[in-house]
Amino acid sequence: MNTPTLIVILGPTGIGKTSCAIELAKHFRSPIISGDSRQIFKELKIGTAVPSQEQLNAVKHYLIGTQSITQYYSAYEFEQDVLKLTQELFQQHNPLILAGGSMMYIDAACKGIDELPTIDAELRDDLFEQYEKERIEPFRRMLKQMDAVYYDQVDLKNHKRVIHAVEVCMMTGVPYSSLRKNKATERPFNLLKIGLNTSREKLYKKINLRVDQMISDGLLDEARLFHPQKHLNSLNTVGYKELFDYLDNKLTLNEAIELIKRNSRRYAKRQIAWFNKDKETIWFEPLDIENIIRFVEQTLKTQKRPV
RNA sequence: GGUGCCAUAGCUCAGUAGGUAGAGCAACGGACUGAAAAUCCGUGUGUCCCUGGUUCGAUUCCAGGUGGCACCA
Repeated sequence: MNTPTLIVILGPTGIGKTSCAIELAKHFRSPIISGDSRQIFKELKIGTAVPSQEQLNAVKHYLIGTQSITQYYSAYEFEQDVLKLTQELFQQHNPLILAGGSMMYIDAACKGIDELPTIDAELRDDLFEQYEKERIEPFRRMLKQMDAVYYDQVDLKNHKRVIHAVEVCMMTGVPYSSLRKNKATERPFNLLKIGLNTSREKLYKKINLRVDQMISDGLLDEARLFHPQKHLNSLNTVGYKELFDYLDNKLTLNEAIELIKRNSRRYAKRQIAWFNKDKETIWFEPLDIENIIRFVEQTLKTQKRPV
C-alpha cells in the first residue's frame, strides 16, 4: 500500500480556497476537511463564508458546523478531529483535501500541537476578571515566579500569552515551558501544501466585494441574532464584532462595514505573513485550477512510495 | 473673460518668521503551539503643482503658467 496524501489548500481570506478545493475534490473524488476556526461553529454562516448548499451537495465536507458557539474548541481539538477523520477517510479515499486559512489550525493538523491541560472555565474567568481590573503587570510578576524560562521568551506586552502561561502553570503546578515541546510530529500521510495568493490589489478588491455581498446576504440579521452573546470568544470574529458595535450604537452601519473590510484586509496580511514562513508551500494564482491539478497529479505520482 | 482663495504622504489636513517637512486615517513589515478571524510589536511611504526670479540656500518670498473652488460678469 502507498502512503496516502493530504492536500492542504491554504491562503488569505477571500482568495478562493473554497472553490479551488471543490474543483480539486471533484477531480480526485475526495472529501474536503475544513480548516477554518470559525466555520466550525454551526451558528455562523454568512459571516464565515461557509460553502453554499450547492457546494456542500457537490462534495462531502467535514468539520463545518460541528460545534456550537457556546462550546470550547481550540487548535488541539482540531488536531484530534483531523487525525481521527483522516484515519477513517483514507480507508476509502486518497488523496484527501484540507482547505482553510486558520493558521494555527492548519499547523496543528500538519505537525501537531503540544498537549496541555484544558483550563477550568472558573479559573480562566477569575484571571480574566483580575486582568480587567489590574491589567497585565501582576501576571508578569506571577509568570516570572512560576516560569522564569518562559518569562524570558514571551512577548510581555501580549496579555493573552502571559495570562495563558500563568493559567497553565496554576492548572498543572509545573512551569508552562516544561510542557512546551514545540516539535513537529510525523504524520502517517504525505502533505502537499498548495498556497493561493494574488496581487494585494486584486485580493483587497475581492475582500471588499465579498464583505458587501455578505451584507446583502443578511449578515446584519445574523449578527443581531447573536448580539446577546457577543462576549463569547467564538463571536470575537471579524464581521460580527464590528456589527455588534453598530448594534450598540458605537458606530454607524457604514463605519462598521468599512471596519469589517479593513479588519479582513489586516487578517489576510497576517495569514500571508504566517504562511510565507513555510517553505514547503507551493504557490498558485487562485484561478489557476488547471495547473494546480496538473501539479498535484505529478506530485502524487512521485510520492507513491511503499510504506 | 475678471477678481479672490487654494495646490504639501494614498486620503483629510497641519507646518516651515527661508536651512528639503508631520499628524490622523489608510497602507506596509513582522511575531505568534491550546481563545488564533484572537492577541501583540515595528515602519513615513513625499519632485511640498510647474517654470523662472531673488538668495549662500526656496516647499516657504516674488512673477508667470497650470489645475480646482467661490464670487462677479
